[in-house]
Amino acid sequence: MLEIKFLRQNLSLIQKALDVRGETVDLDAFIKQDSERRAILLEIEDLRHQRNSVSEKIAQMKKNHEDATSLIDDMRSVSSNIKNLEKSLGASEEAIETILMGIPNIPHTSVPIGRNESDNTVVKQVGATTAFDYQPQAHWDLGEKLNILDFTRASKITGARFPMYYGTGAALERALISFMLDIHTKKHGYREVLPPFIVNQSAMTNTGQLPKFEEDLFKLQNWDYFLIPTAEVPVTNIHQGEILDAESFPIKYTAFTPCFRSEAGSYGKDTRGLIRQHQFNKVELVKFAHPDNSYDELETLLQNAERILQELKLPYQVINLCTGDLGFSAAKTYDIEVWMPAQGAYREISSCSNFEDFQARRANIRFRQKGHKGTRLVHTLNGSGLAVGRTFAAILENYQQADGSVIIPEVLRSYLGGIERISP
RNA sequence: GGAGAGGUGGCUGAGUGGUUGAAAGCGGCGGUCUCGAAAACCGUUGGGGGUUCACGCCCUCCGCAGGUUCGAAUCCUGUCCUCUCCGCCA
Repeated sequence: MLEIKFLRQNLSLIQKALDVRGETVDLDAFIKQDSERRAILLEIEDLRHQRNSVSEKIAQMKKNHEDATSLIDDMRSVSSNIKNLEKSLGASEEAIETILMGIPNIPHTSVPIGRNESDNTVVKQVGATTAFDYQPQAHWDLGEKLNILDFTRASKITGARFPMYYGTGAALERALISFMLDIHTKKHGYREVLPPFIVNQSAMTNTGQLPKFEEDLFKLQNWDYFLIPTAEVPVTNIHQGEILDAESFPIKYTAFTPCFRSEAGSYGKDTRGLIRQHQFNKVELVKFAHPDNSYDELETLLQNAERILQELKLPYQVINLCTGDLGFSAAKTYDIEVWMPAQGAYREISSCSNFEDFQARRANIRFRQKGHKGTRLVHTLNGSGLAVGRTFAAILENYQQADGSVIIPEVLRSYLGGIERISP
């Protein structure tokens, strides 16, 4: 959410931001509602002031045992007047809230202008793409032949787009989670947190999933609760409503959680394998940062996520998302894409974003700084570090051998009892 | 699931219808003292909004949402959360 005052004073800037994002919002309706609201407010505050001062007078008169009935009668009508105006005010505020909630964040100046993903820019490529002297197999074929993945039976249990792992496959997924958490906690200084996987409506609203993207979520029946689509939601909400100390910045959390996404509108896309599932595991990185250096924090967050791929020796590239591809709440996003040999393409495995104060305003997360008056909104950032299922898939495809076996990356072996290879 | 207690400012904690935005203490900030620091003492210290060029003025906020009243932190209803006891349970 943007600040209402900022919106009022920077309409053309907001309009420009909407244009480069390819979004349309009725800003004229906002202007109209906003001036209407302020007119009502003026009237209400005047009446309230009157009520306050007369009430004080009534109190005095009662103390002196004087008759105040005529004043009380006057106030009766003032009060009912206020009550009516408050109704219109409420309606007006609601209308403004709705508009405000539908306005995306303003892209940072370093975000390339573009219409869609084809306008994203490649920041860098790391590692040569894996070479094969045969046509490399897709991870779903490898996984089923190795008897470590079973999408067929998973679909009996639930339905399409749910993964099931067996044996060394299940252990590999678990090893990846531990490995990622260990790197981030021990090498990068993040604090591990294991949050709830189900959250309420306000948590979802604070991080921006609601009200606009409810169709992407799984909602519990008879509860106002949702399955989390990412650990970003519960972890960012850890500090909702709090006033933090600037000395504590940056606050860094890492969390493993499963993630649940309805993937509405993606029917027919990535139907096979681990790339697009309704349920997947992810290790998330979340930072609360000082506004003055949140973009430096974004760079290190990105490096922290990249580190995992470097340790696993997987080739990848980093993308700067253009304005048209940027998520609703983000001001800037780097995607990390891992090389998938069977597809001959880089596929997203991490998304690292700075939300500036967009989420903090909704979640009311502020900080106080020594020597400064009042409070300011913090900047929130997060990134995948990494999507575990996609990392699993990338390992299978990049580490596959001609005989159908898969070598275990060295850094993972200690997590798997020293085994070096998964064979059929 | 049953019974009870409670939710007040950064924190602890007073306050049951009329200068209570809220006592007191702690913490924070500024100062006196000191070579410096500590202690002591003095002063100061919430958020949001409207309006104004500005000084300022005003409104609002005591978990949240309603209600009663001329007037509510204080009374009533609902709701959420926390705690205690009982029951059930991984």
